[in-house]
Amino acid sequence: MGRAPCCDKIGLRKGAWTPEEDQKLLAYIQSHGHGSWRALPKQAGLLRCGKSCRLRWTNYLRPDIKRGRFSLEEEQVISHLHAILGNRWSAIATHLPGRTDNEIKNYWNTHLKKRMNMQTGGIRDPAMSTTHSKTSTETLDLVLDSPDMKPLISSKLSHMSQWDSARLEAEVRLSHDSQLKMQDCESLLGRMQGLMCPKIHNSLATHQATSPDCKELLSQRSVQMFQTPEAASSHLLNNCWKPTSFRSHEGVDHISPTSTLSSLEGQHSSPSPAGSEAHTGYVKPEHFILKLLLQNSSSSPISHKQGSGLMHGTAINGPNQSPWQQNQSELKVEEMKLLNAASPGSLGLISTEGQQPLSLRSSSSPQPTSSIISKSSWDFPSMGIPPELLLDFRDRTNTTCVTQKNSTALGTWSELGGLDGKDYWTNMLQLVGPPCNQPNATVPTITKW
DNA sequence: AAAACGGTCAACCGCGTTCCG
DNA sequence: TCGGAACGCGGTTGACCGTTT
Repeated sequence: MGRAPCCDKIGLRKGAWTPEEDQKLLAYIQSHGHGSWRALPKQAGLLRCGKSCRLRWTNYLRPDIKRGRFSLEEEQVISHLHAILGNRWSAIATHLPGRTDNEIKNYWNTHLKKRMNMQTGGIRDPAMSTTHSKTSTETLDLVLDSPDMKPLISSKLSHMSQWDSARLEAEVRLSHDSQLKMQDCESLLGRMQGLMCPKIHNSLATHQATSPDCKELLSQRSVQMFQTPEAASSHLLNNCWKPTSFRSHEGVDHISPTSTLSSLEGQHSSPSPAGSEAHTGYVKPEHFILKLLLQNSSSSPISHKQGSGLMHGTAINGPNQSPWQQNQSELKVEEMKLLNAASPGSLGLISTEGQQPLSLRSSSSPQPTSSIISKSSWDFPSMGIPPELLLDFRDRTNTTCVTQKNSTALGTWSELGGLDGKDYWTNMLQLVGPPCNQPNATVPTITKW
């Protein structure tokens, strides 16, 4: 667990770098490359630890570092990506050529975070309101004042932390910029939600949930047909999907650490949709979807470090989950419940009429070899969604997606300027997918649905 | 004039992950 | 397979500077 700081060695300098040190480091790397950072200081004649040299190089001396103020475009990228990725500064930095993670982190903490808090908290910065140039803040005002956005941000944020408010605002921005239509989001979310269900089932069953409510959920989930999302939501809320209804195998109630929906305010106790309206501002289906996609399109496991902002771990892991992952899966289940509780009716559900009850698969059992999804809408494999997840769905050709009846139909995908919205999602995945400095990396693509 | 305060940002610290012998 | 070294990341610190009181 950790180790002694490398700079504790006697005789090594700390603190600000002098021009002479910079020159030595620069000259050495330019002629030799950095190779091993640990060996570099000695070879370059520097009384610094390798770590300090690496930081100085990557954050300051590197020739491709971009200096100066962040542009509006860069601000927007940071805002968008932060809404999706959270404090994963290095990941964000890969999409801003010339900017370091440290620089972006500092900029967020000293500029953007503060600004967003002021906006979402209804407190206008006088300095901002007096400027006549169209700043990003003014642009944001237009977004926030638009008829489409007002319902989403309507004064229901008091329960959120400032941090979450900043996130909400970023998400509002993103959804506005994208012109993504709620109806389509919901339809899509319905698909993803349905995709998750088997694994939720598995997760619950794996941990032998003892709650009668959960047992009921397990018994009904695989056979019940919900005619309407309202009926489904009502059923879930009235029966099982309440924060206290799920306990881990340790007997501890779990609330997702990454969810911004607090279970402490009683909003989940009401089964009526009206009881959750206050949270529609936060539950942005497209972002939830995107977070799911992020989890599954990543070629490497998502960092387990705290504060990533993503929903950690994955509930749709393969069977070889570590205890930590299992715990995270439970948290994911909780997150799904909270989403449903917070926004009943807005989440579509996949009907399961005529399907066989779900069964658990162990790592040793042979994997079904059924064909791929015949009515494939998403190119799941290319997005890195594991085959074992798809298998749960492949047999279910009879699935239908029901969406929120009263959703606001504002248009169709074809009206969005992209083929079935493909461009939007492809762009988003490009943003959050392989970094731009890896030209050979494969970017997940989205096919029609 | 000077102390207090607040903002900025380079650098550090500690921890987790990856690499490699 | 294991353990140590190296690397990378995100949070935090502290020096510096401008503004306010």
